[in-house]
Amino acid sequence: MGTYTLEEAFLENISKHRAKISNKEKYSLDHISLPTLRRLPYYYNIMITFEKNGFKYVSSAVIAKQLGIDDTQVRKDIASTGYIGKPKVGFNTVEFKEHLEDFLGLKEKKEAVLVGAGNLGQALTRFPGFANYGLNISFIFDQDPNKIGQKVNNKEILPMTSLELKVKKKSIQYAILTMRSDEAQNICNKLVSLGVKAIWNFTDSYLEVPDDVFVWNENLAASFITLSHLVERKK
Amino acid sequence: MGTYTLEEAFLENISKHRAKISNKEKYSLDHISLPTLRRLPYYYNIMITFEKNGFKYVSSAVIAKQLGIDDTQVRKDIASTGYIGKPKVGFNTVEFKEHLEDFLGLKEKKEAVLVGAGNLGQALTRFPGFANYGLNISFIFDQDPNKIGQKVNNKEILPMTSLELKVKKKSIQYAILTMRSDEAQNICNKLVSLGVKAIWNFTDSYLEVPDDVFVWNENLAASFITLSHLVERKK
DNA sequence: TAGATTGTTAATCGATTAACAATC
DNA sequence: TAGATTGTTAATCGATTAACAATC
Repeated sequence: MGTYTLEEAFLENISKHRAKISNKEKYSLDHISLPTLRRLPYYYNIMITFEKNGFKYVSSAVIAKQLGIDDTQVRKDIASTGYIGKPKVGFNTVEFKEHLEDFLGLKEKKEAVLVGAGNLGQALTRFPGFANYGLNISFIFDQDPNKIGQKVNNKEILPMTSLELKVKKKSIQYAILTMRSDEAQNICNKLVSLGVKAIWNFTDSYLEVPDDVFVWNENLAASFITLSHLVERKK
Repeated sequence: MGTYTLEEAFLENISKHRAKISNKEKYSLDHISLPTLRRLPYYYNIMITFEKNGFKYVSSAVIAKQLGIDDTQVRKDIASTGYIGKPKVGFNTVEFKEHLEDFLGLKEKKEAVLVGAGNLGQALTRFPGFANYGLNISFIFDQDPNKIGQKVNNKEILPMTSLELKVKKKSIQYAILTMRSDEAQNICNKLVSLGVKAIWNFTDSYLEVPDDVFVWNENLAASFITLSHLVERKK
């Protein structure tokens, strides 16, 4: 009994409504499944590649072979975005590409703040691919006084004290967390209180957020563990 | 084969595990799944946290609440690693932590090469968390002559021409790809021919590999697209 | 013991794959 | 048209959740 109540008390202090590991529950309102959604960027890349190589149409069988999945899966995925192919011909590369840009919102600008200007944070700030998908890291924050004022990709590293002003002023919805794990929940709370709706979490901390906020966990160490386990056990 | 090489791997994992724990319940490792495997690192973190805070046992209900999943799920996951809890008490934090270290191979050293010493590659090379899980990035390669000889985290950036020698000499099994996407398949082929068995792919290229090679796709742009789509659609 | 918690079978839910009709 | 390919329903597979017996 003692152990149980202590555990519960401890838990209450650090967590109430944890984000789901799979993120599944949050997405259940959408008619598109998470596995499908995660495949869509790959379809997008394939359309670009085939278009570049002069193909006007691509069949579900060809896409399926590229990705090592079933061709029925491909047709269902595409149908779930609302795009319609041409029987006997396939899917129009340019049309479907543009449809995906629209469906995924790739052409809409997304302003984000990044907290934690360490190695990973700086690398993400400089990552060239994000701009293609509308992501703009507008402000970078760090709590280390020695870093304040330094520039990363032409953006000045700001002190945490200016977080509130910047996020509110620009009504920023996206935050990228690359700071130390033990500070993650506090910063997350602050960001949520300022109106942030999406947290891309690179720390290995589990974050408590309200139901209307999304957390996407990008736990690199956990990914490596999964990969290495598979390899080691196969030997 | 790409992502699906991971799933296919389970079939072979099963026989390996079965031999190791054949004296235990049949139920244990026959049903280990990718979703379960991906949750295990989180259980590991929770065990560490609770141990640090003086708890000798944790119940599946507490773990489940932490992660926002069902407590039956937790018990099934734990059973699938072969660890056995104590009815009426819970799971021993230290024991289960050590069991996971063993099961996941966290204490085994894994030597890796990293190809592409750009911002992301350098950040990963300096990432402090990996060492905790046995990952050591032994060599860094880049094809830019201006980068050759520079040091990242005390490791010299080597030319691509020395890839063969280094990988073969140390029988390196792991490769981390952070170079430009359009070179990824070529480098991948080269690495596979040199004996690499695991590819941690940070490019947005979809890689074809033989059945005995694992590819783990860490496509950050695709992850962001997924996240942003969910946020935009929820508005 | 009584009661809390694990371990396990059964039921449900959801994603993938198979089959085939619809289409041009 | 004939044949290729899409769109969609049905079947299968697998993961999650519910229920409850086993345990200490």
